[in-house]
Amino acid sequence: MGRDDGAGRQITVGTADDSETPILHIDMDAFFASVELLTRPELRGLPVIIGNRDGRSVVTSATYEARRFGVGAAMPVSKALRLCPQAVVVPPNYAAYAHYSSEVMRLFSDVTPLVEQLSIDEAFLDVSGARRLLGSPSEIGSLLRRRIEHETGLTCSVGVAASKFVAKMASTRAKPDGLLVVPRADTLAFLHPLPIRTLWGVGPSTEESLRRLGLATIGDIADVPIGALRSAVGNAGAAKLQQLARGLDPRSVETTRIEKSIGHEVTFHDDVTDIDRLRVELLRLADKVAVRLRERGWVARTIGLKVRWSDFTTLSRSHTLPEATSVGRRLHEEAVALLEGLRPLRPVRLIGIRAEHLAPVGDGALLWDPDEDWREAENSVDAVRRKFGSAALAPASLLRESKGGAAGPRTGSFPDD
DNA sequence: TCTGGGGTCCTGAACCAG
DNA sequence: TCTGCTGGTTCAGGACCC
Repeated sequence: MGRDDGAGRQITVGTADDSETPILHIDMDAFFASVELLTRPELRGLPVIIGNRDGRSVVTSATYEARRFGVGAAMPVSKALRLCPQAVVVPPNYAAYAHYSSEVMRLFSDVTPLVEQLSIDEAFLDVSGARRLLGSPSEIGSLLRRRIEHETGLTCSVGVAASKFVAKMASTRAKPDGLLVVPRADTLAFLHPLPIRTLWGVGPSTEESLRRLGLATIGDIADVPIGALRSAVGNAGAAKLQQLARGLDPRSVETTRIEKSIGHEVTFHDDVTDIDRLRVELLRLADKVAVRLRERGWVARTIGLKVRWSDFTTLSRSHTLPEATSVGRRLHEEAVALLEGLRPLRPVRLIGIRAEHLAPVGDGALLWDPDEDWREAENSVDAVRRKFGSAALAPASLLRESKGGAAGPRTGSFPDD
Protein backbone atom coordinates (compact mmCIF):
# COMPACT_ATOMS: atom_id res chain seq x y z
CA MET A 1 0.00 0.00 0.00
CA GLY A 2 1.24 3.54 0.48
CA ARG A 3 2.62 5.89 3.04
CA ASP A 4 2.29 9.60 3.46
CA ASP A 5 5.16 11.54 1.91
CA GLY A 6 4.95 14.29 4.50
CA ALA A 7 3.13 16.66 2.17
CA GLY A 8 -0.12 14.77 2.64
CA ARG A 9 0.32 12.87 -0.61
CA GLN A 10 0.26 9.09 -0.78
CA ILE A 11 3.12 7.43 -2.56
CA THR A 12 3.67 3.75 -3.06
CA VAL A 13 6.38 1.93 -1.20
CA GLY A 14 8.38 -0.55 -3.20
CA THR A 15 7.03 -3.86 -1.96
CA ALA A 16 3.28 -3.42 -2.44
CA ASP A 17 1.65 -6.63 -3.63
CA ASP A 18 0.23 -5.90 -7.10
CA SER A 19 -0.33 -9.52 -8.10
CA GLU A 20 -4.15 -9.17 -7.99
CA THR A 21 -4.50 -5.55 -9.09
CA PRO A 22 -4.80 -5.47 -12.89
CA ILE A 23 -6.78 -2.20 -13.10
CA LEU A 24 -4.99 1.11 -13.61
CA HIS A 25 -6.68 4.49 -13.37
CA ILE A 26 -4.56 7.20 -14.94
CA ASP A 27 -5.47 10.83 -14.42
CA MET A 28 -3.50 13.74 -15.86
CA ASP A 29 -2.41 16.37 -13.33
CA ALA A 30 -4.10 19.79 -13.74
CA PHE A 31 -4.41 18.83 -17.40
CA PHE A 32 -5.54 22.04 -19.13
CA ALA A 33 -3.24 24.21 -17.05
CA SER A 34 -0.29 21.86 -17.61
CA VAL A 35 -0.81 21.92 -21.38
CA GLU A 36 -0.74 25.73 -21.32
CA LEU A 37 2.56 25.67 -19.41
CA LEU A 38 4.13 23.61 -22.20
CA THR A 39 3.75 26.52 -24.61
CA ARG A 40 4.24 29.24 -21.98
CA PRO A 41 7.09 28.02 -19.77
CA GLU A 42 7.46 31.53 -18.31
CA LEU A 43 4.28 30.75 -16.30
CA ARG A 44 5.87 27.78 -14.50
CA GLY A 45 5.72 28.18 -10.74
CA LEU A 46 2.98 30.81 -10.96
CA PRO A 47 -0.68 30.46 -10.03
CA VAL A 48 -2.44 29.97 -13.37
CA ILE A 49 -6.19 29.73 -13.92
CA ILE A 50 -7.78 28.46 -17.12
CA GLY A 51 -10.93 30.45 -17.84
CA ASN A 52 -12.01 33.91 -18.92
CA ARG A 53 -11.89 37.12 -16.93
CA ASP A 54 -15.08 38.51 -18.41
CA GLY A 55 -18.66 37.44 -18.10
CA ARG A 56 -19.84 34.41 -16.17
CA SER A 57 -16.85 32.16 -16.70
CA VAL A 58 -15.81 29.52 -14.20
CA VAL A 59 -12.40 27.95 -13.56
CA THR A 60 -11.91 24.90 -15.77
CA SER A 61 -8.45 24.07 -14.46
CA ALA A 62 -5.79 25.61 -12.23
CA THR A 63 -2.15 24.94 -11.41
CA TYR A 64 -1.36 23.57 -7.97
CA GLU A 65 0.18 26.98 -7.13
CA ALA A 66 -3.31 28.50 -7.62
CA ARG A 67 -5.04 25.66 -5.76
CA ARG A 68 -2.97 26.48 -2.68
CA PHE A 69 -4.98 29.72 -2.46
CA GLY A 70 -8.23 27.77 -2.42
CA VAL A 71 -8.91 28.07 -6.14
CA GLY A 72 -10.85 25.07 -7.43
CA ALA A 73 -12.54 23.82 -10.57
CA ALA A 74 -16.05 25.14 -11.33
CA MET A 75 -15.45 28.18 -9.13
CA PRO A 76 -16.42 31.51 -10.70
CA VAL A 77 -13.30 33.21 -12.06
CA SER A 78 -14.30 36.37 -10.21
CA LYS A 79 -14.16 34.49 -6.91
CA ALA A 80 -10.89 32.77 -7.84
CA LEU A 81 -9.32 36.16 -8.47
CA ARG A 82 -10.46 37.43 -5.11
CA LEU A 83 -8.76 34.43 -3.47
CA CYS A 84 -5.65 34.77 -5.61
CA PRO A 85 -5.45 38.25 -7.20
CA GLN A 86 -2.01 37.63 -8.67
CA ALA A 87 -3.21 34.60 -10.67
CA VAL A 88 -2.61 34.61 -14.43
CA VAL A 89 -5.88 33.91 -16.28
CA VAL A 90 -5.43 32.00 -19.54
CA PRO A 91 -8.36 31.41 -21.92
CA PRO A 92 -8.93 27.75 -22.74
CA ASN A 93 -7.60 26.21 -25.95
CA TYR A 94 -9.60 23.02 -26.43
CA ALA A 95 -7.93 22.04 -29.67
CA ALA A 96 -4.58 21.81 -27.86
CA TYR A 97 -6.09 19.77 -25.02
CA ALA A 98 -7.70 17.36 -27.49
CA HIS A 99 -4.35 16.95 -29.25
CA TYR A 100 -2.47 16.05 -26.05
CA SER A 101 -5.35 13.85 -24.94
CA SER A 102 -5.12 11.74 -28.09
CA GLU A 103 -1.32 11.50 -27.66
CA VAL A 104 -1.75 10.17 -24.15
CA MET A 105 -4.54 7.76 -25.14
CA ARG A 106 -2.29 6.45 -27.92
CA LEU A 107 0.40 5.63 -25.35
CA PHE A 108 -2.21 3.76 -23.32
CA SER A 109 -3.28 1.67 -26.29
CA ASP A 110 0.36 0.75 -26.94
CA VAL A 111 0.22 -1.09 -23.61
CA THR A 112 -3.21 -2.73 -23.77
CA PRO A 113 -6.27 -2.72 -26.04
CA LEU A 114 -8.43 -2.63 -22.89
CA VAL A 115 -8.59 1.15 -22.46
CA GLU A 116 -11.74 2.91 -21.26
CA GLN A 117 -11.49 6.64 -21.77
CA LEU A 118 -13.51 8.34 -19.05
CA SER A 119 -12.96 11.93 -20.07
CA ILE A 120 -10.44 14.05 -21.94
CA ASP A 121 -7.76 13.49 -19.29
CA GLU A 122 -8.35 10.13 -17.62
CA ALA A 123 -8.78 6.47 -18.45
CA PHE A 124 -9.01 3.00 -16.98
CA LEU A 125 -6.67 0.32 -18.28
CA ASP A 126 -6.89 -3.43 -17.72
CA VAL A 127 -3.30 -4.64 -17.97
CA SER A 128 -3.92 -8.35 -17.20
CA GLY A 129 -2.75 -9.34 -20.67
CA ALA A 130 0.36 -7.13 -20.69
CA ARG A 131 2.07 -8.65 -17.68
CA ARG A 132 4.27 -11.17 -19.44
CA LEU A 133 5.60 -8.57 -21.83
CA LEU A 134 5.79 -5.44 -19.70
CA GLY A 135 5.87 -6.50 -16.04
CA SER A 136 3.58 -6.14 -13.08
CA PRO A 137 0.73 -3.59 -13.02
CA SER A 138 2.73 -1.13 -10.93
CA GLU A 139 5.71 -1.51 -13.27
CA ILE A 140 3.40 -0.81 -16.20
CA GLY A 141 2.03 2.22 -14.35
CA SER A 142 5.56 3.54 -13.79
CA LEU A 143 6.47 2.85 -17.41
CA LEU A 144 3.46 4.84 -18.63
CA ARG A 145 4.23 7.72 -16.31
CA ARG A 146 7.79 7.90 -17.71
CA ARG A 147 6.59 7.62 -21.31
CA ILE A 148 3.93 10.30 -20.91
CA GLU A 149 6.39 12.70 -19.33
CA HIS A 150 9.08 11.95 -21.93
CA GLU A 151 6.80 12.24 -24.96
CA THR A 152 4.49 15.07 -23.88
CA GLY A 153 6.14 16.84 -20.94
CA LEU A 154 2.99 16.24 -18.86
CA THR A 155 2.69 14.44 -15.54
CA CYS A 156 -0.07 12.14 -14.37
CA SER A 157 -1.12 10.15 -11.35
CA VAL A 158 -1.80 6.43 -11.37
CA GLY A 159 -3.95 4.26 -9.14
CA VAL A 160 -3.42 0.49 -9.25
CA ALA A 161 -6.07 -1.73 -7.70
CA ALA A 162 -8.28 -4.79 -8.09
CA SER A 163 -11.28 -2.75 -9.29
CA LYS A 164 -12.04 0.42 -11.22
CA PHE A 165 -13.50 2.31 -8.33
CA VAL A 166 -10.60 1.61 -5.97
CA ALA A 167 -8.06 2.40 -8.71
CA LYS A 168 -9.74 5.77 -9.18
CA MET A 169 -9.71 6.47 -5.46
CA ALA A 170 -6.01 5.51 -5.44
CA SER A 171 -5.05 7.85 -8.29
CA THR A 172 -6.79 10.70 -6.48
CA ARG A 173 -4.79 9.95 -3.34
CA ALA A 174 -1.59 9.79 -5.41
CA LYS A 175 -2.00 13.29 -6.87
CA PRO A 176 -0.03 15.09 -8.06
CA ASP A 177 2.56 13.13 -10.00
CA GLY A 178 2.33 9.93 -7.95
CA LEU A 179 1.49 6.25 -8.13
CA LEU A 180 -0.37 4.32 -5.49
CA VAL A 181 -0.95 0.57 -5.39
CA VAL A 182 -3.79 -0.75 -3.23
CA PRO A 183 -3.23 -4.52 -2.88
CA ARG A 184 -6.46 -6.49 -3.03
CA ALA A 185 -6.03 -7.62 0.58
CA ASP A 186 -5.66 -3.99 1.74
CA THR A 187 -8.72 -2.64 -0.09
CA LEU A 188 -10.91 -2.17 2.98
CA ALA A 189 -8.05 -0.84 5.11
CA PHE A 190 -7.48 1.76 2.38
CA LEU A 191 -11.14 2.71 1.90
CA HIS A 192 -12.67 2.69 5.35
CA PRO A 193 -10.85 5.61 7.02
CA LEU A 194 -11.58 7.95 4.08
CA PRO A 195 -14.30 10.61 4.45
CA ILE A 196 -17.66 9.90 2.78
CA ARG A 197 -17.25 12.81 0.36
CA THR A 198 -14.39 10.99 -1.37
CA LEU A 199 -16.70 8.13 -2.38
CA TRP A 200 -17.65 8.14 -6.07
CA GLY A 201 -21.22 9.42 -6.31
CA VAL A 202 -21.26 11.35 -3.04
CA GLY A 203 -21.57 15.06 -3.75
CA PRO A 204 -22.49 17.92 -1.41
CA SER A 205 -26.18 16.96 -1.19
CA THR A 206 -25.65 13.26 -0.52
CA GLU A 207 -22.89 14.08 1.95
CA GLU A 208 -25.33 16.21 3.92
CA SER A 209 -27.95 13.41 3.95
CA LEU A 210 -25.37 10.86 5.11
CA ARG A 211 -24.03 13.16 7.80
CA ARG A 212 -27.54 13.47 9.19
CA LEU A 213 -27.41 9.70 9.69
CA GLY A 214 -24.20 10.18 11.65
CA LEU A 215 -21.98 8.73 8.92
CA ALA A 216 -18.54 10.26 8.48
CA THR A 217 -16.30 7.66 6.82
CA ILE A 218 -16.60 5.09 4.06
CA GLY A 219 -16.32 2.46 6.77
CA ASP A 220 -19.48 3.88 8.38
CA ILE A 221 -21.34 3.43 5.07
CA ALA A 222 -20.13 -0.16 4.82
CA ASP A 223 -21.50 -0.97 8.28
CA VAL A 224 -24.81 0.94 8.43
CA PRO A 225 -28.05 -1.09 7.92
CA ILE A 226 -29.14 -0.76 4.29
CA GLY A 227 -32.60 0.48 5.34
CA ALA A 228 -31.14 3.63 6.89
CA LEU A 229 -29.07 4.23 3.79
CA ARG A 230 -32.16 3.82 1.57
CA SER A 231 -33.99 6.51 3.48
CA ALA A 232 -31.15 8.91 2.69
CA VAL A 233 -30.26 8.13 -0.92
CA GLY A 234 -32.97 5.84 -2.33
CA ASN A 235 -32.87 2.15 -3.25
CA ALA A 236 -30.43 2.18 -6.12
CA GLY A 237 -28.13 4.71 -4.49
CA ALA A 238 -28.01 2.82 -1.21
CA ALA A 239 -27.12 -0.48 -2.82
CA LYS A 240 -24.45 1.13 -4.97
CA LEU A 241 -22.84 3.12 -2.17
CA GLN A 242 -22.72 0.17 0.19
CA GLN A 243 -21.22 -2.09 -2.47
CA LEU A 244 -18.49 0.44 -3.17
CA ALA A 245 -17.89 1.03 0.54
CA ARG A 246 -17.36 -2.72 0.93
CA GLY A 247 -14.84 -2.67 -1.89
CA LEU A 248 -17.16 -4.46 -4.33
CA ASP A 249 -17.10 -3.17 -7.90
CA PRO A 250 -17.58 -5.90 -10.51
CA ARG A 251 -17.52 -3.53 -13.51
CA SER A 252 -14.97 -4.45 -16.16
CA VAL A 253 -13.04 -2.01 -18.33
CA GLU A 254 -15.34 -1.20 -21.27
CA THR A 255 -13.68 -0.11 -24.49
CA THR A 256 -16.83 1.13 -26.20
CA ARG A 257 -19.42 3.59 -25.01
CA ILE A 258 -22.87 4.14 -26.46
CA GLU A 259 -24.05 7.72 -26.26
CA LYS A 260 -27.42 8.22 -24.54
CA SER A 261 -27.95 11.85 -25.46
CA ILE A 262 -26.45 14.75 -27.36
CA GLY A 263 -27.03 18.33 -26.32
CA HIS A 264 -25.84 21.90 -26.41
CA GLU A 265 -26.53 24.74 -24.07
CA VAL A 266 -25.39 28.29 -23.69
CA THR A 267 -25.26 30.83 -20.89
CA PHE A 268 -25.93 34.38 -22.02
CA HIS A 269 -23.56 37.15 -21.09
CA ASP A 270 -26.64 39.17 -20.08
CA ASP A 271 -30.03 37.67 -19.24
CA VAL A 272 -32.40 37.60 -22.22
CA THR A 273 -36.10 38.45 -22.20
CA ASP A 274 -36.66 38.78 -25.95
CA ILE A 275 -38.47 35.64 -27.19
CA ASP A 276 -37.25 36.21 -30.76
CA ARG A 277 -33.66 36.23 -29.56
CA LEU A 278 -34.33 32.96 -27.72
CA ARG A 279 -35.90 31.43 -30.85
CA VAL A 280 -32.80 32.35 -32.85
CA GLU A 281 -30.52 30.89 -30.20
CA LEU A 282 -32.56 27.68 -30.18
CA LEU A 283 -32.11 27.46 -33.93
CA ARG A 284 -28.35 27.73 -33.52
CA LEU A 285 -28.33 25.04 -30.82
CA ALA A 286 -30.73 22.75 -32.73
CA ASP A 287 -28.49 23.02 -35.78
CA LYS A 288 -25.42 22.03 -33.75
CA VAL A 289 -27.22 19.09 -32.13
CA ALA A 290 -28.60 17.92 -35.48
CA VAL A 291 -25.18 18.08 -37.14
CA ARG A 292 -23.71 15.93 -34.39
CA LEU A 293 -26.59 13.45 -34.63
CA ARG A 294 -26.04 13.07 -38.38
CA GLU A 295 -22.25 12.81 -38.01
CA ARG A 296 -22.77 9.86 -35.68
CA GLY A 297 -25.59 8.27 -37.66
CA TRP A 298 -28.18 8.71 -34.90
CA VAL A 299 -31.78 9.87 -34.81
CA ALA A 300 -33.48 11.06 -31.62
CA ARG A 301 -37.00 10.36 -30.44
CA THR A 302 -37.11 12.78 -27.50
CA ILE A 303 -36.29 16.50 -27.57
CA GLY A 304 -35.49 18.18 -24.28
CA LEU A 305 -35.43 21.90 -23.55
CA LYS A 306 -33.51 23.31 -20.60
CA VAL A 307 -34.04 26.84 -19.34
CA ARG A 308 -32.37 28.58 -16.43
CA TRP A 309 -33.98 31.78 -15.21
CA SER A 310 -31.95 34.70 -13.93
CA ASP A 311 -32.47 33.53 -10.32
CA PHE A 312 -30.76 30.22 -11.27
CA THR A 313 -33.88 28.07 -10.98
CA THR A 314 -33.67 25.53 -13.77
CA LEU A 315 -36.54 23.94 -15.67
CA SER A 316 -36.59 21.15 -18.19
CA ARG A 317 -39.35 20.15 -20.56
CA SER A 318 -39.30 17.34 -23.05
CA HIS A 319 -41.44 15.87 -25.74
CA THR A 320 -41.27 12.45 -27.37
CA LEU A 321 -41.93 12.40 -31.09
CA PRO A 322 -43.91 9.75 -32.94
CA GLU A 323 -40.93 9.39 -35.31
CA ALA A 324 -37.26 9.86 -34.49
CA THR A 325 -35.39 12.64 -36.29
CA SER A 326 -31.99 14.21 -36.92
CA VAL A 327 -33.45 17.21 -38.73
CA GLY A 328 -32.42 20.51 -37.16
CA ARG A 329 -35.65 22.23 -38.18
CA ARG A 330 -37.70 19.57 -36.40
CA LEU A 331 -35.59 19.87 -33.24
CA HIS A 332 -35.99 23.64 -33.41
CA GLU A 333 -39.76 23.53 -33.85
CA GLU A 334 -40.16 21.16 -30.90
CA ALA A 335 -37.85 23.24 -28.69
CA VAL A 336 -39.68 26.47 -29.54
CA ALA A 337 -43.03 24.82 -28.77
CA LEU A 338 -41.67 23.70 -25.38
CA LEU A 339 -40.31 27.21 -24.73
CA GLU A 340 -43.65 28.79 -25.59
CA GLY A 341 -45.28 26.53 -23.02
CA LEU A 342 -43.22 28.25 -20.30
CA ARG A 343 -45.39 31.23 -19.45
CA PRO A 344 -44.81 33.79 -18.13
CA LEU A 345 -41.34 34.08 -19.58
CA ARG A 346 -38.77 35.39 -17.10
CA PRO A 347 -35.26 36.71 -17.85
CA VAL A 348 -33.31 33.74 -19.25
CA ARG A 349 -29.75 33.07 -18.16
CA LEU A 350 -29.20 29.77 -19.96
CA ILE A 351 -30.95 27.87 -22.70
CA GLY A 352 -30.19 24.42 -24.07
CA ILE A 353 -31.45 21.58 -26.24
CA ARG A 354 -30.83 17.88 -25.75
CA ALA A 355 -31.66 15.00 -28.06
CA GLU A 356 -32.47 11.78 -26.17
CA HIS A 357 -33.62 8.22 -26.83
CA LEU A 358 -31.11 7.83 -29.63
CA ALA A 359 -31.28 5.07 -32.22
CA PRO A 360 -29.23 4.29 -35.31
CA VAL A 361 -30.59 5.98 -38.41
CA GLY A 362 -32.69 3.58 -40.48
CA ASP A 363 -34.24 1.78 -37.51
CA GLY A 364 -37.90 1.71 -38.51
CA ALA A 365 -37.82 3.53 -41.87
CA LEU A 366 -40.74 5.86 -42.52
CA LEU A 367 -43.40 5.26 -45.14
CA TRP A 368 -44.04 8.96 -45.26
CA ASP A 369 -41.47 11.43 -44.01
CA PRO A 370 -42.86 14.87 -43.10
CA ASP A 371 -39.33 16.29 -42.86
CA GLU A 372 -38.07 14.92 -46.15
CA ASP A 373 -37.39 18.34 -47.71
CA TRP A 374 -35.53 19.61 -44.65
CA ARG A 375 -33.61 16.37 -44.36
CA GLU A 376 -32.38 16.64 -47.93
CA ALA A 377 -31.48 20.31 -47.48
CA GLU A 378 -29.55 19.63 -44.28
CA ASN A 379 -27.72 16.69 -45.81
CA SER A 380 -26.60 19.05 -48.58
CA VAL A 381 -25.45 21.57 -45.98
CA ASP A 382 -23.47 18.81 -44.25
CA ALA A 383 -21.73 18.04 -47.54
CA VAL A 384 -20.79 21.71 -48.04
CA ARG A 385 -19.53 21.97 -44.47
CA ARG A 386 -17.41 18.85 -44.90
CA LYS A 387 -15.82 20.43 -47.93
CA PHE A 388 -15.44 24.05 -46.83
CA GLY A 389 -15.60 23.97 -43.04
CA SER A 390 -18.34 24.34 -40.47
CA ALA A 391 -18.59 28.13 -40.85
CA ALA A 392 -19.37 27.88 -44.55
CA LEU A 393 -23.14 27.63 -44.12
CA ALA A 394 -25.64 28.51 -41.42
CA PRO A 395 -29.41 28.88 -41.23
CA ALA A 396 -30.47 32.18 -42.84
CA SER A 397 -31.96 33.59 -39.66
CA LEU A 398 -28.62 33.13 -37.89
CA LEU A 399 -26.85 35.02 -40.68
CA ARG A 400 -29.44 37.82 -40.49
CA GLU A 401 -28.94 37.89 -36.74
CA SER A 402 -25.14 38.31 -37.01
CA LYS A 403 -25.54 40.96 -39.69
CA GLY A 404 -27.99 42.89 -37.56
CA GLY A 405 -25.46 43.07 -34.75
CA ALA A 406 -27.69 41.23 -32.26
CA ALA A 407 -25.37 38.28 -32.28
CA GLY A 408 -25.89 35.21 -30.15
CA PRO A 409 -24.61 34.97 -26.64
CA ARG A 410 -21.17 35.89 -25.52
CA THR A 411 -20.63 32.77 -23.54
CA GLY A 412 -17.59 33.92 -21.65
CA SER A 413 -15.70 30.75 -20.91
CA PHE A 414 -16.75 28.62 -23.86
CA PRO A 415 -16.62 30.24 -27.26
CA ASP A 416 -18.52 28.40 -29.98
CA ASP A 417 -16.49 25.47 -31.33
C1' DT B 1 -19.89 34.80 -3.91
C1' DC B 2 -22.55 33.62 -7.50
C1' DT B 3 -22.43 29.71 -9.82
C1' DG B 4 -19.98 26.68 -17.62
C1' DG B 5 -20.95 22.94 -20.61
C1' DG B 6 -21.19 18.18 -21.71
C1' DG B 7 -22.97 14.29 -20.06
C1' DT B 8 -25.19 10.01 -16.97
C1' DC B 9 -28.19 8.01 -13.69
C1' DC B 10 -31.95 7.90 -10.53
C1' DT B 11 -36.54 8.97 -8.50
C1' DG B 12 -41.28 9.87 -8.27
C1' DA B 13 -45.56 11.21 -10.33
C1' DA B 14 -48.77 10.65 -13.93
C1' DC B 15 -50.72 8.01 -17.28
C1' DC B 16 -51.94 3.95 -19.92
C1' DA B 17 -52.77 -0.91 -20.94
C1' DG B 18 -53.57 -5.59 -19.71
C1' DT C 1 -68.80 -2.54 -15.39
C1' DC C 2 -65.89 -1.27 -11.83
C1' DT C 3 -61.78 -1.67 -9.08
C1' DG C 4 -57.21 -2.96 -7.93
C1' DC C 5 -52.78 -4.42 -9.25
C1' DT C 6 -48.73 -4.41 -12.07
C1' DG C 7 -45.56 -3.02 -15.41
C1' DG C 8 -44.05 0.09 -19.00
C1' DT C 9 -43.41 4.73 -20.66
C1' DT C 10 -43.10 9.59 -20.36
C1' DC C 11 -41.90 13.64 -18.05
C1' DA C 12 -39.63 16.76 -14.69
C1' DG C 13 -36.20 17.43 -11.68
C1' DG C 14 -32.17 16.47 -8.71
C1' DA C 15 -27.57 14.95 -8.06
C1' DC C 16 -23.37 13.86 -9.67
C1' DC C 17 -19.09 13.57 -12.64
C1' DC C 18 -15.18 15.71 -15.38
